[in-house]
Amino acid sequence: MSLTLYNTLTRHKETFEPIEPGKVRMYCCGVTVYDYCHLGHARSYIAWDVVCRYLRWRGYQVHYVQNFTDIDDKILKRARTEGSTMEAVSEKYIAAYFEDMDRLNVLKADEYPRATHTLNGIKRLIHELEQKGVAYAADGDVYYAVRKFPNYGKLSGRKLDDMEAGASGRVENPEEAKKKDPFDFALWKGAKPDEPAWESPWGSGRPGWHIECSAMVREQLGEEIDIHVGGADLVFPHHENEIAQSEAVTGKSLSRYWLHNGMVNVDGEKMSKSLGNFTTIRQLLDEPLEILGGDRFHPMALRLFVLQAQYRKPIDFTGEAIAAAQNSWHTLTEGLLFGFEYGQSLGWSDVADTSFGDPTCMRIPESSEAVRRFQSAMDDDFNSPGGLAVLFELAKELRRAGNLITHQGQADRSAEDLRQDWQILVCLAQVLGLEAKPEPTTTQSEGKNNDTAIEEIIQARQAARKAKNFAESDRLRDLLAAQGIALIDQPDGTTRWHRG
RNA sequence: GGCGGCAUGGCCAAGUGGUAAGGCAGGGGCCUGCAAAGCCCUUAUCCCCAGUUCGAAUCUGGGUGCCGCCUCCA
Repeated sequence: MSLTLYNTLTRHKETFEPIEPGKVRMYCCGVTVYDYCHLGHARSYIAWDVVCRYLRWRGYQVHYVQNFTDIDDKILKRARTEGSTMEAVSEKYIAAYFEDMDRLNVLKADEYPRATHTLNGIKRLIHELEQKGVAYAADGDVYYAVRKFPNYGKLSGRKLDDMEAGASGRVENPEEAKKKDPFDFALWKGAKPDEPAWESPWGSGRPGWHIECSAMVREQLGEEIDIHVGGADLVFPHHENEIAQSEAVTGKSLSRYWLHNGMVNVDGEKMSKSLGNFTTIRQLLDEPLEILGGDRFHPMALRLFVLQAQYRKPIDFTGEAIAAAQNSWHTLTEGLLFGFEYGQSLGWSDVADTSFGDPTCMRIPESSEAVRRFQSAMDDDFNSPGGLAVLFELAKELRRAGNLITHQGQADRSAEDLRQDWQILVCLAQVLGLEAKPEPTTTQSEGKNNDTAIEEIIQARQAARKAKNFAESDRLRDLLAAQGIALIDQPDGTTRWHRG
């Protein structure tokens, strides 16, 4: 079976074949660090995290690079309003980015290059573009001449002439006046007063936005990479421009596959900074929510919410969706914690090991139906909803078995079967970055002391039931329920109980 | 106006030629003094029209609706 993925470049699903067998070079356009990340960012980076995890699970050696844009007008604006510096603003939001992504269990990329650390590469690239005759200097700025690059538009599928005809409401400003063509874009911007600037052959200034990615890809991964990813809103002009910059210099294809994630919508409209309809990740996770009865939204539930849609489709962010995801996560959690909850009573031999429950130490049968179905879904352009269906089936079956153990004393399947299902669930969930940690167990001693008292109450209740004094019986049930003790009357007349 | 994408049950979402996965949310029943758990049953001719085919949610043509990009944007 082979992995297929939808390539924006060709608008088709294609079989994945890396340039170098077994190895994947992957680049992701990261954030411009001038504010906290919102759900759109969360969606994007969770999606690519899963792509990365899945490729590794499939045996590829992945080199994953994601940048930070730390030179930008919006950062400067922020610095001004905060009486701070561009550097300080960047550092603050880079740290915040990592905090947020850690909570969402997004793995670290291998490298995080920054524009401010890539100035030499950027200047070298601009110089080479000038030599190739596709860039021109204009009064301190340097622009890319899009008409000089015959393939311009190949990614986004647009033609310059068509766009020009329909371009609406283009505001005239001094920068526009310097351009030979309205679609030319800045590679280098001449310094303005009170702005950070770097020396260059074209005078003091700073790089344009698109050029940094071309330079960083080249520095970190080389002239040709396997997969380039980012939000669908980056297709044009950002990725189109990246292709123009890189390919004009190298003459090689920048990336074999271009993957783009769908947008997060609110009330059917794209969530974005400019529309002001965004919710930040930390806002969503930190605030008690009415729709959840005052509970907080679990970070893994957010992850689940994202993965319940295929990465290319838009997702609608609604209260109902939050509640559904939270409930779904609860179901999945019960399955994921099964081993911790019941492994001991099932007589599993390794429950006391420190590595117990660690998916990296588990061996699961690749030929099993569940693994096969999971892989076949994910092989189809990372169809995570299909993969999740497998996880839910396993989780629900384990929950059923767990309930039987709690309520009837034993499950109807062998300890070995259950062990295997649990391990498959934990491992596959890990591929999607979904993890449940067991709660720290309530102190054993505290529990033990109460046990005899509880038993006595149960005895009293038994007596009441025998005497058909159900009012008293129910009173005692409620009494214990108030302490978190649940009673289960068995068909044979005995009563089991458990906490929680 | 140009380019692209999407349209499956109350909500979300798989399924790309053989008579509709999964999740969430509901309903009914069995069992139980009550309860818990378990078990059983239960909600779709897949936007509309026409066509291809023995057979289509799945292919073709047309229509309608929604969304994204064309300006910073994940």
